[in-house]
Amino acid sequence: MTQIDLSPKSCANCPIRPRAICSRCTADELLELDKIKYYKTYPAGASVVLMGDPMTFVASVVSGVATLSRSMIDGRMQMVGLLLPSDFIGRPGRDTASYDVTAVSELTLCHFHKKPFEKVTHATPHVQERLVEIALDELDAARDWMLLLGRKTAREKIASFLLICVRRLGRKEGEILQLELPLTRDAMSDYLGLTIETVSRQMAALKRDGVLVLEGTRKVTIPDLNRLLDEAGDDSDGATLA
Amino acid sequence: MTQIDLSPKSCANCPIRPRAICSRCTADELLELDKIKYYKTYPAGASVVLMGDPMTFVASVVSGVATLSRSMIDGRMQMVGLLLPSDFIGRPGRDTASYDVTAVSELTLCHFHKKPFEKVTHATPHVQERLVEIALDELDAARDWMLLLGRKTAREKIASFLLICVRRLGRKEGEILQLELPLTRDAMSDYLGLTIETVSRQMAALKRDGVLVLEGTRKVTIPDLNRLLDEAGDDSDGATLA
DNA sequence: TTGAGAACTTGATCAGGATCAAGGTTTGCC
DNA sequence: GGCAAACCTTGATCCTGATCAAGTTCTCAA
Repeated sequence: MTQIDLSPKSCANCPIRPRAICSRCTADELLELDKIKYYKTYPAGASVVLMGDPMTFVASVVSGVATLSRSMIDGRMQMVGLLLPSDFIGRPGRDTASYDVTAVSELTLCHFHKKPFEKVTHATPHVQERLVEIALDELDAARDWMLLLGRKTAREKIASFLLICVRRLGRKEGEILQLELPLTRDAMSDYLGLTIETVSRQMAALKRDGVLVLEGTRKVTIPDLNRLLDEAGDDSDGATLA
Repeated sequence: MTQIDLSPKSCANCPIRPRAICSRCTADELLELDKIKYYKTYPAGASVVLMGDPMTFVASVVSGVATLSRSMIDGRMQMVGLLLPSDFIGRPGRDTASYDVTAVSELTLCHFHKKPFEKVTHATPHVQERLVEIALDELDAARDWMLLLGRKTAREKIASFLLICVRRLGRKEGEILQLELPLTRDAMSDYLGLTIETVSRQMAALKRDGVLVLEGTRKVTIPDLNRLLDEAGDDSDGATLA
């Protein structure tokens, strides 16, 4: 809830992902966006919005992890998206949420009131273009996930998830990759369309087979990325690691 | 491949879905789009584009049915979208296809060369806005499908699919709903993340239980929409039937 | 009208993952 | 340091949907 650094530079975390667009924003535009933004922090487990709620803001993740999920009346649920720092939350042009957004760890968002935000973006075609691009990126990710949910085995699902985490969160320590899983086993099962028991068993199996090394329950080391790529079944070119 | 009706009105099937935008397009804009469009017909089973192909056009479906799909090297595949008349194909701002597009029945598309199309849309903010909207609609649909693929039973999947077909293709004949299924059992299985045998068995079960009446293999009658809604598990407000 | 191929159905069996049920570890708070 | 709650693992069993294997029904062209 603290207001920090209102200079144009701070737009590094504006809802339009940093590099791609801020390079094309004029100083005036950045200032305009800065005027209408505010930061807000949610504790782990907090609900950011519920499906059907009016959406009065758009936002980008500054730090922490959030999830998007849909659920059925009987309680079954499916995570439909994972939000990591720099990711965008919101639906320009829409006014109700169509999924639940939940903070998984402590979460800080950079909010923008929707109305003024839309007034700004309205006037700037390159921001509109960027919004199309963001939506198409998410669409691609969603469709990849459909392949995973519909056709992959439990082991492949776990491997694919690890691959995503490696791409976004992995650090190279010498020759090997390390990362901290952003989700509990329970949240992983919601994301992968599995049960927590299956997640646990498959993690154990991958460990047994030397695909990964576990330290505690969240710290993972990947000794051989190609091995993991194989296990994931397909998943395009994971070779392009950040 | 036949050129038809170049008057502004013919934009009824321009890649921007009819009602929502054409009402806001000026006659000049429509004419501009008309100049760069051409029609093309594909036989049933034909491939429109393959994943990875350069995408030199955008298009909208004039008649017929097409599918979007992704597949794994070992042949497993998952349909990630169903394209019916008025649906949009293409990725403004992207230049390679990220799924296969296949004609399921004889298919006629209204194509626009991408470069000139982008030149036109570039200059018109309301078209850009409409593109964001289209992308968000597809994203919502994709995420609904993720819930289906990850958490629904075979029977619920079939019921959900029928519901979608009813919404887009159903005709009310007196008090009951009729429709012609746009897909073979085989394509349905690809869409629902099932096998063809399971699709066949669950269709038989729904028929046995009086949820639907089959005439031949593609003609379906739904005697009670609420019954179908229940079977689909959740699926928001299917009450809003066209 | 007939025949071939595609599309669909039905049955028997199998297996991957769900479910049920303990028990073990971490984490954080007093 | 001790305790409770959350988180995770492991085992036994079950069940849904996959797989394998015939058949049957459409469709359409000769």
